[in-house]
Amino acid sequence: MSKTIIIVDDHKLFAQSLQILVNSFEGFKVIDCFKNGEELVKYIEDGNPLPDIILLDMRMPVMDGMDTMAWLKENKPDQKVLTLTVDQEDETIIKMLRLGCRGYLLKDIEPEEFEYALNAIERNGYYSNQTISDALSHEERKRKYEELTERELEFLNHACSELTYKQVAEEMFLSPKTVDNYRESLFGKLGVKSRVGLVMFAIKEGIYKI
Amino acid sequence: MSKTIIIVDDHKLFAQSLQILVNSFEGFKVIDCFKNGEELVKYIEDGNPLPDIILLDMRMPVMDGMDTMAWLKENKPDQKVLTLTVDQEDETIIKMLRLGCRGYLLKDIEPEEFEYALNAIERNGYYSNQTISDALSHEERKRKYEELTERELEFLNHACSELTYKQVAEEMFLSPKTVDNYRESLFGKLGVKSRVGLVMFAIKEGIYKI
DNA sequence: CATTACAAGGGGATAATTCCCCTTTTTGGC
DNA sequence: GCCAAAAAGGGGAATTATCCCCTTGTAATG
Repeated sequence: MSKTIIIVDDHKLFAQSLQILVNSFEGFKVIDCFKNGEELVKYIEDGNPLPDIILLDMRMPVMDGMDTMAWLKENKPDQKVLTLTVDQEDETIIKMLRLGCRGYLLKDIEPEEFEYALNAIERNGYYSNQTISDALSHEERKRKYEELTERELEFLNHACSELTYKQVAEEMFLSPKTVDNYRESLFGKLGVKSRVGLVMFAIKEGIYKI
Repeated sequence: MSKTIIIVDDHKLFAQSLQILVNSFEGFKVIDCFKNGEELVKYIEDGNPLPDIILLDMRMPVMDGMDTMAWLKENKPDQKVLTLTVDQEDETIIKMLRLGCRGYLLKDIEPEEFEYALNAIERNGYYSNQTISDALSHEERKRKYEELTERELEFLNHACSELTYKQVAEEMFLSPKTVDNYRESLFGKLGVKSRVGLVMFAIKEGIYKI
């Protein structure tokens, strides 16, 4: 028995070619296509059968991907959804994952990868890739970053230089021992274990501008 | 006696408003405007008087800023030229400076800064700013970068991690002492004096990808 | 063959960094 | 005023990083 798929995307051309592609995969069959979230919601509220997987576009008129995902989380929390989109905003990816989406693919992906994703969601319940990992690690870093105090950020900037900690202490009008504490405290908060780790974090988060 | 200026720019609107602006500065007067380098060359070859400063645009049809500057270097090497352009390519800036241009300004500059530049060129013979310094330091780094051996680049990548040099040595199948030599050698070549300096260099030059 | 350049390795010393555990002072609510 | 949290400072020890000066093998080059 084939797994059932519903496509929600306002780009007709894309939706139709996607349907053909999915139907060409062994074990998957598209049972319906909708132009936006509203049509999908109406379909579900009318008591029609849920698909195994919903392929959801982000940018749609009327009810976009985010709104649709929020509605599904509220009303059909177990519904498996694979987001298929053009935009690669870390924030967006994170929000969709929080709303329970099972995977996030950019539309320029290879068909093979797409097929793998569908199978992964069926087998394991979710699909992950580099895009998602990057978004997650960036999110993680950002969370840590937001927990830092003014003085810690100042120290972090000084650490991104060839000054010794003793010299950094002079710059910050602190005792070298206090600077030691900032370092150790940040090692803990940021999950790094060397000055190079601090530098990398600061650059990745844009705390230190190159 | 006012210093004379010639404008070479194919954008009529810009050239004309620039002319009005320059004439409003005390001590400067625009004596001619040309649409491209060819017109300027013809003007000079006809034996017309050279201006104190030429304001030169880069993007022009027929004979662009670079060609014009090359011609001037060959035929009028003492002619003072201030490049006024929209594009901020390090390579372009460097080439223009090598061809003897006395200053390089982006067109979105404030009139005050522009007036300062004209005066600086008259007084000191040249004008420098952040755009130019950035281009020069990037050029400098790139030059250094190109002198590095394969093994040094490999080491540089490892240095951009939280590994100790001892661990780096293991990764590279070298003795810790050899790694010491790579470090010291690079400190000298790159003009840095700490591991953080190495990391910064590697990131700025794209040797280590974040 | 001699020369030069470079990769690889090393001895030994000093300075910087990392680590753990502790005290005092300041500060911001309640 | 009191309490908790954050900022600031510290002792002492182990590990790393930095520095300078030196040797050997090897490959390239004139």
